[in-house]
Amino acid sequence: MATAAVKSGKTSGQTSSKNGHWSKGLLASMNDPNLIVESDEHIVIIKDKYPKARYHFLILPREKIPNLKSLKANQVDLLQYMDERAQLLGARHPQVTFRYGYHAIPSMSQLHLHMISQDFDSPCLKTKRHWNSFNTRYFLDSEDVIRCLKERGTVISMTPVAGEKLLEQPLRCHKCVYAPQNMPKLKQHLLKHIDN
DNA sequence: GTTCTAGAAC
DNA sequence: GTTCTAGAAC
Repeated sequence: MATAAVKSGKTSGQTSSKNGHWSKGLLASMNDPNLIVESDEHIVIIKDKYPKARYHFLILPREKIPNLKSLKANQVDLLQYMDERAQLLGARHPQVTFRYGYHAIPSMSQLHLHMISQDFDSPCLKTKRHWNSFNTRYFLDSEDVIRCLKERGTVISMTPVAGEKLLEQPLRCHKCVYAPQNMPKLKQHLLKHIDN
């Protein structure tokens, strides 16, 4: 029944029925030719399916690594390689400013390094949680994660409570003191920081 | 992670 | 009345 299917979110385009639970979606995207930007034996770089800025890519290791917490000291080299590949891709867009980093508590399985342009100009950027996930300490810079793993042999994890606190923080422009009341106001304001 | 939408906020 | 956010999704 079409109506029931729509309500329960299990229509054709959804990944849930064919590809398993949504939280495994990245593993499917790693094999989607439409999303793959480049790849080699160690990593795959894909376009984020719902980009939160004009440029938003994910660098994923081929090796199955669920999250930051599962990282071991001997995987520093892999993390460094992911960072290096990301920065090489970034260098192809010399006019664009990127940040490279990890979400402290990602929703989707398989470790993924975000590289996202700092315009944050995208229709997929909709919620406070979206914004705060890239613009509070919830976003862990790649270099800091690498340093932590190198120095301590493990990545210091954020508690879910601490994560939620950051995601619910009041909105605040990443380039100036503007503290908008809601997302539409922030999105309109962000355009002023873009010189195109 | 997104979609949908009820009801809060304006 | 319209805009906007936040919680359920079996």
